[in-house]
Amino acid sequence: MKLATWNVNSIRQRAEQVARWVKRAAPDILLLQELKCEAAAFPETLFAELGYRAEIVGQKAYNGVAVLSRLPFETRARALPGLPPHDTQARYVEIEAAGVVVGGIYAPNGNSGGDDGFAYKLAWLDALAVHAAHLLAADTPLILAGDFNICPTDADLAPGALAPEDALVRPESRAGFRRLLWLGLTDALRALHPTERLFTFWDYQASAFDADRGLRIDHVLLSPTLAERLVAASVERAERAAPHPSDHAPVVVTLD
DNA sequence: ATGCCGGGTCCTACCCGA
Repeated sequence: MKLATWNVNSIRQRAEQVARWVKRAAPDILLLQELKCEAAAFPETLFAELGYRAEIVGQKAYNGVAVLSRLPFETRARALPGLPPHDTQARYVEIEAAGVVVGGIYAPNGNSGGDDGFAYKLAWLDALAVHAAHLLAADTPLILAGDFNICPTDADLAPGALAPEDALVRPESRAGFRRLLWLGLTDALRALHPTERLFTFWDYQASAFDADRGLRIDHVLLSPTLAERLVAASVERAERAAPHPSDHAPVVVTLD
């Protein structure tokens, strides 16, 4: 199984690039984040023509996640279980394909909205950990992948790229990420590239990409039996170098 | 340390991203 995740920063702006990449890379499953549109505006037929069925959790202007799969799948959830019902932010979609539960993640950034905004980020991560714990307790083969908006360690950002009080590196955010690892999930990129300088996001400003001043905030987490099958994990930097790119590059994982 | 970039929308000044 080849699985990829990509924060596209507007699927309407990125449709042609994503379709070209899908054609070339041929992932079995592609998780998308920051669609920035409602489901009706998602370019569904473009991907149907390439053999992919979509599950779209859209939202006007902000957020928005989707799964594209060329494997048959069933949808299990269109919101993160455990969040209050009045929370309508489109940040989670969960499917089951080939016996594997796949959760597509767009975790809150946590820098806007002051204390409430950061508290929302932590509450969201807490709900994610509780949900993951339930699935893992039942030995469910599980992949949680997407934009977690967390640099797990100081090795996961260019020196000085963020202030110490930034929500992406705050100790509470990093503890939220470690909690997922303590549940038994494996960070696929770091498992195969323990010391490499690896980023998945580069700011549009100040030539951040050319200077390789990036962040590693997009992650693929694998449950134990799937981690045993991990054979490759990479960042598709060429997509960040393309004309009019997203500020994120795809992360791709291959399981035997 | 930042909103210089780039997306969105109440169409245009402002919000949000990381």
